[in-house]
Amino acid sequence: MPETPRRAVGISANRYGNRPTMKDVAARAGVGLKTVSRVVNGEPGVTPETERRVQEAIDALGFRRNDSARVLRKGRTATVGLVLEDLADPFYGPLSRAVEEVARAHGALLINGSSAEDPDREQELALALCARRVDGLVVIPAGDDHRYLEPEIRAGVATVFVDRPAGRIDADCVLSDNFGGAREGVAHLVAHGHRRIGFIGDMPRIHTAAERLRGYRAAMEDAGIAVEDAWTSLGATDPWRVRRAAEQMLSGPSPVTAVFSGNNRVTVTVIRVLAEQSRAVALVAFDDLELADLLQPGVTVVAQDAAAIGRTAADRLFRQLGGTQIAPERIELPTRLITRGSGELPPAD
Amino acid sequence: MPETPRRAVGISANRYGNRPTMKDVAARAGVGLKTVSRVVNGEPGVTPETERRVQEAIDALGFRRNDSARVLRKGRTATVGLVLEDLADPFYGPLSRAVEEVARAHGALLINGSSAEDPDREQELALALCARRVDGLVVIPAGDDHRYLEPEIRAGVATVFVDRPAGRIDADCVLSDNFGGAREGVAHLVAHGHRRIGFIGDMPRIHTAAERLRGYRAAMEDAGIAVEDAWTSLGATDPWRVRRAAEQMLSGPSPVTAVFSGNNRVTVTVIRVLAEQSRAVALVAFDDLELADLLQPGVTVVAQDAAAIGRTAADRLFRQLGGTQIAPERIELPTRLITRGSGELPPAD
DNA sequence: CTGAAAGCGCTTACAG
DNA sequence: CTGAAAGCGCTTACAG
Repeated sequence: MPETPRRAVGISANRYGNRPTMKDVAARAGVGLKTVSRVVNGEPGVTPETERRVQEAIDALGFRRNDSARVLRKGRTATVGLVLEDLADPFYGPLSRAVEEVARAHGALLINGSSAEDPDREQELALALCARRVDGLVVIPAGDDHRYLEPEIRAGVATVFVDRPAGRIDADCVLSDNFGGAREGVAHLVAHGHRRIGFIGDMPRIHTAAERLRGYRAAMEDAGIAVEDAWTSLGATDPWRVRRAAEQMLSGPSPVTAVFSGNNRVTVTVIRVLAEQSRAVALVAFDDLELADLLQPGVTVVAQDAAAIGRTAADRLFRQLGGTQIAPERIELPTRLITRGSGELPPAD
Repeated sequence: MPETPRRAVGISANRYGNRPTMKDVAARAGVGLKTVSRVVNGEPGVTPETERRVQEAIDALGFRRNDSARVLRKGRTATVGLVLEDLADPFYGPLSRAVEEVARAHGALLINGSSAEDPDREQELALALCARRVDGLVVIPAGDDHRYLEPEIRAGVATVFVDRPAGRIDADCVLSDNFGGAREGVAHLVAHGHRRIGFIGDMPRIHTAAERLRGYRAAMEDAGIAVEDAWTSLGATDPWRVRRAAEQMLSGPSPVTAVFSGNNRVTVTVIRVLAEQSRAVALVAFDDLELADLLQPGVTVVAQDAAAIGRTAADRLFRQLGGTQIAPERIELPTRLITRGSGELPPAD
């Protein structure tokens, strides 16, 4: 009776689809394991002849070093995690790309995850990344309590929060000047003669939404205008909710003559509603949009630089990983008012 | 003389910033390693009392399982890689998010990388992902030779190509019907009376660009129109190049009366150029744009469903990982013509 | 119900 | 210049 074959000859059986290992390469080249390791990692101290034999075995077997074993010994994974809200949102694409580029410059890869604005999912994702021992974590918070990350940070996971500050822990964060940007945008409308100005924003528990609302209120107060309740609306950014909010403040006995839109998703719907109005309504929008200058009128915006935010956060992350102890810092990046027409329309009445 | 302390008491020194391991938990709980493993993984066969003691030790030490060690034994990383062109491009955000969602449903995380349309960088990235032993790889090709992935695929890395087919290897791919979509779009212009129709596309070595040009030519031939050299322009999608191409075909003795734009980046510039023209020029554009319906006229587009493409590719990837042997397949997803005005303008002359 | 031993594929620290 | 042994933090396959 023939023996049952247990494994392919010369290749140790394993779960990576029968991949050759350094051991297989060593056996084939007739050298020790460490010599293979030296060749694979380009370490000195190998004769050209030995190196040639090892390289030949590597090529013949199609060997590729298993970095996940390497990582286990070395302790650093050269991987950073990015927890954001939704990769499909045009704001996060450039941000993510910027983080990726900085990571790449440091030889690291980027694991992306979307929280879908759900605090539980944010936590689940962030901790899953920590379990994979990412070296660092860039988090765009969905929740407002990040104490769950304390043990991880203490254990050495570099962490930077972006777009919104961390909740209940002291950590680096990189933000846009949401308050200042909104204040400037609303002041711009005031300067063009508006007094009844509406504000449509995201859910109030989101830091950026709250800050922008605060900027709106500050600008109104600066102008000595008492804000009526009907002028502000915060909530989900789905088209239905935003449309309803916009239509309400544009109707009634004393409708608003201008709208400040709190973010890019809100803006898209607001523009649609304004296009349906019989009279011209001024608009200044937080976040820039592609094609914003081609609409009629062009959309005046308070622009954030998503790439700069991502770059700044990633730089900060790798500085933490660089080993120098640095105290947590709050870095605020300026916004930029871009006038294109919609924010310079005079009041219709 | 006091002894030099070598390590913190009770915690084994290691490179993960002194993280507790299962061994530490076992020691503290006074149980064996395997019992800790059972509790951590929710395996049965542990008395409630033992479980409590272990859990207490876990909490006290702030233990979190090192998945990267786990992976080394189990053989699957529950990680998939996505190599795309540029995460900042609005086409890839939704695509990436869709891949992420499918991965998440299978308990896997997603590592993203941008090739920046550079074949060398694509290869470097894809192989780096393989070295980390991703279970599967979704690749949007930048290069046209993917034989470098053959050993990886043979070793069991599930692979699906997206948006463009693999070069020189037989592998799954998920594409839009670029040929059919472009042909339909151009036929639409012909149906509205145009005969001198320009085509501005991406670099000819990119599969989608070539296919869309082929669709353009087919539609023109269907209509019995001989295409003049001056009507087609392929190349980089930077604004300067596209502007120049558009202006050239719109000038001279017999300018085009309609333009077919080959992708979203081209379209952005073409719209700007057309807006500057004194006469109306018809436009049909490949790829939808966020505010396309709000421009005047609205932009008629041949839309791809980026999310559906990503979802289809990821489904296919996990089917490969499911173990059933399936022959490589080429899946082509239909495009959708959305008429909004710009494609229905009659010829200006 | 519980745990000691071996091993995943590498690197580290040594010794020759 | 080269390699055997130990170990990274887990899981697997057993044995009690």
